Amino acid sequence: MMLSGDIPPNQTIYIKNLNEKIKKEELKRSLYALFSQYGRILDIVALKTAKLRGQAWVVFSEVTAASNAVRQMQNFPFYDKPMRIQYAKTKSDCLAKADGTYIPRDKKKKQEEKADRKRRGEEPQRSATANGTTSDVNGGPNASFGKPSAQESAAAPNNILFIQNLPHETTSMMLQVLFQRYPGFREVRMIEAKPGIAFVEFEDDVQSSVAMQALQGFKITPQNPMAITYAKK
DNA sequence: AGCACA
Repeated sequence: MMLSGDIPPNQTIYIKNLNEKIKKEELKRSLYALFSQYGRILDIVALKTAKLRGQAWVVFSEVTAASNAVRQMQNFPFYDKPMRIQYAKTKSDCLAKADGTYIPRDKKKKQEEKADRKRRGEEPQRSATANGTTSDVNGGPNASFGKPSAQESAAAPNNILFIQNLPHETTSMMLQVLFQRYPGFREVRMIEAKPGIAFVEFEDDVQSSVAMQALQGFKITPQNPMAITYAKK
């Protein structure tokens, strides 16, 4: 059964019904945070033009990651709007570039690359671009553990988690998006005067522990593995 | 609703 609107599986997912008020950079960061749990993200494309606002493309390194994302994040409430997710209709440029199959489209006519005449053995030159992958590296589903810095793991379990090493631009919405999938999630609290940290509350300390294990070391950006400990009582 | 690659 092909519920995804009859579009065949693709490494790239197409998301629509996104909140158009969110600035492009924040949107990309949040999408990255949200979707990197399904696998390695190679690129995210979002434009704010009249035609393209409210939509985004997330390029995964594996089709299976895209499939899981399409299924599991379907209708996920994101900035107060349910995401509508499909497979992308075409192959992303960043993948074609990695392939060596990338053919630059001419700026004039946007849509005349249907003509794939087999004119002799005219292969695209797989030269410089073949290695031009910009694969940002996140850890994937169970990312590398960046162990908490100074004070260690020996804090008593608590239903409240203490998150450190967040990028300063992190918003509580971004964290909510990450943590709310874990049972018992209550709320995220951030302190304006203290960027880079947050508190995330669960109903009990078993549930908070599950979330901590799952998201320990999670990278919102490649430079920012989350350091999660129990909050002090 | 809207499928791009600034």
